Amino acid sequence: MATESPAGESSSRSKRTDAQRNRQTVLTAAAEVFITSGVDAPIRQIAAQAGVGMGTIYRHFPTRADLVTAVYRHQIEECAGAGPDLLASAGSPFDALRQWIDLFVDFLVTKHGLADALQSDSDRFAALHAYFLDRLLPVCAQLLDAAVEAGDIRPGTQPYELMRGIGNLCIGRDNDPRYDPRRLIALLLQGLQRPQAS
Amino acid sequence: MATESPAGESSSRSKRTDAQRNRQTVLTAAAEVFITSGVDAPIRQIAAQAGVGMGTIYRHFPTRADLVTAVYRHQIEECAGAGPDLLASAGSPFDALRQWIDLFVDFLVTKHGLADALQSDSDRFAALHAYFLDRLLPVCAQLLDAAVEAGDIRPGTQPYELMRGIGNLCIGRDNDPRYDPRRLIALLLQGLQRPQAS
DNA sequence: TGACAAAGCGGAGCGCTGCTCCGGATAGTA
DNA sequence: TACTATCCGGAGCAGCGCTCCGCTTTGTCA
Repeated sequence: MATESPAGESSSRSKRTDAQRNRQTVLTAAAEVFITSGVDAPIRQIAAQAGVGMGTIYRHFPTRADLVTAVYRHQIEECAGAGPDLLASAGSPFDALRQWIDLFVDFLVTKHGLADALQSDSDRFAALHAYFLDRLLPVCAQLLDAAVEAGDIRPGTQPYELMRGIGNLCIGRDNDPRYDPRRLIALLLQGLQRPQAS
Repeated sequence: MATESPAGESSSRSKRTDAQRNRQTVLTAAAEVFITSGVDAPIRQIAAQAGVGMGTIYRHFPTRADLVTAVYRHQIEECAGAGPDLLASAGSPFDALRQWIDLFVDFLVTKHGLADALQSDSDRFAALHAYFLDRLLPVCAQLLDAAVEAGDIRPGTQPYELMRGIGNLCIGRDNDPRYDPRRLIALLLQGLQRPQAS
């Protein structure tokens, strides 16, 4: 099911040069279309934007999740990499966790429809879901463990549940002044903290 | 845009008897199909189950939201009605809020795909969203106000944000042992409570 | 009872999707 | 230059939402 590399980036090596070029063209076009039409944009539209046929897109990215993953790969990796850094630089493990979640939320909120896709009822995005989990779950777990270790938060919270909850809270139309997922997530973190006057 | 009654139930009066019968047939069929295939089930499938044409469904329920609303109307009303009752019977306003949210979550979780639909990116379900807000937002606001009044929770939380957050947390595949929205909602409520040793 | 609007019904049909598949073009090599 | 493995394009199929109009049924009135 999976190529040798999670997002199939290495598949761009040892291919014909026109194929490599097309792959990049599709990635660029997809990134542009995702901004305006969301990650659910019709494949035909992405193909038109790239000036290639649909077959070309499906050949390079068999599932939609593969395409989305490839487009956002760098940012997901950045987010994963930021975890340990924050743990070292922040004032406390809890602060690191909070800041890392901020990064994660910023990433999700600025990608139109990405959070929706992650929890989509259909399994069209199963591979995307899997990639997020592979890369980010260990980071979240590490931050969570450190915060528990430091006594900042109560133990028992599962990283998967927390991440999925945060992702879920980011679902929905953007720019609704009545709804800011950050406020609810702050509340959630508050609930995670130990009662301060134990 | 709207009929005289929010979900158009009164439209079953003063119509031809065969039309009334068909309306009921469609409602019953839709309820059955929703259980197995979710609220996103193809209209053709509901029509087949009811043994009517698609035109009949669209005539009685112009949008999908109208159909979903009509199917779940009684349960939504029950949930709305439970608010004041709980406020009178529960030990504290905060307990009432908690129990009411439990009811709301139970309702959402047992309807396959309903929570997804409520926050759907497309506006196919706009009327459903509106109906939920019309009926449940005032109830939630009342419970929230009472809890603030009693000093159980900190002020400042907007009912809309809370309800939508809870709805969002209920999104996703059911029966995943790794994810129980109730645990996160409990955490959220914990964060809502005043620091007990003020 | 019989006739006749009015109301209701069914599903063919259109437009839009995702995805496949194969004839034709192209790149790299001998 | 000739040749083949590789890649490309988009026609085509299936599934969906939704509309539209010829046909059927109902209720009424003479």
